[in-house]
Amino acid sequence: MKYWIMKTEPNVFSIDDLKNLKVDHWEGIRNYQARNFMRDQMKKGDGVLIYHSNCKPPGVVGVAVVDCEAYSDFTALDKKSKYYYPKATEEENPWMMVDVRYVRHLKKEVSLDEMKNHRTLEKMNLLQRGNRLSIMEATKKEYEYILKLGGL
DNA sequence: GCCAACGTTGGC
DNA sequence: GCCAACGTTGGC
Repeated sequence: MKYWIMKTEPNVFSIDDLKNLKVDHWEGIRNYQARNFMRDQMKKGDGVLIYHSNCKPPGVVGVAVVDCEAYSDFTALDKKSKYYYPKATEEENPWMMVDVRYVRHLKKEVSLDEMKNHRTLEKMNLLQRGNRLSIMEATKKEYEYILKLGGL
């Protein structure tokens, strides 16, 4: 079992939206590294930290689990979607997504600033310079530590 | 809104 | 297959 951090912009899709839907497909990933994580490594039941980016303050806001393994991201084929990818066809669509199931909000958000203040987290992928991947792996230790900081 | 740090594209 | 130009991300 692995642990992940998945970023989302709350004004586009927030943890509250996920809570309302209970389960949703994580569409629109258009980066090969992030896709490879989903395609090759994500398994049903993996732990997911939901991270809000591009907001004040950015940080981890809740917990989810991977609900199924990766399958074709149909939004790449949808001309009306903002994630439309002209090169994709039914037969050859490079993009994939997983389903993510809401678990719970943290009692208290763990902001990016706060994470930077804990030595336990200093090696976290999320905190490395220049890392803009929207999906990143976290260790069990980091995952549990963030839950603790978040009051769970 | 700025801009550093990437990732992608496309001409050659 | 190189690499310049361009686009995107996301903290600040």
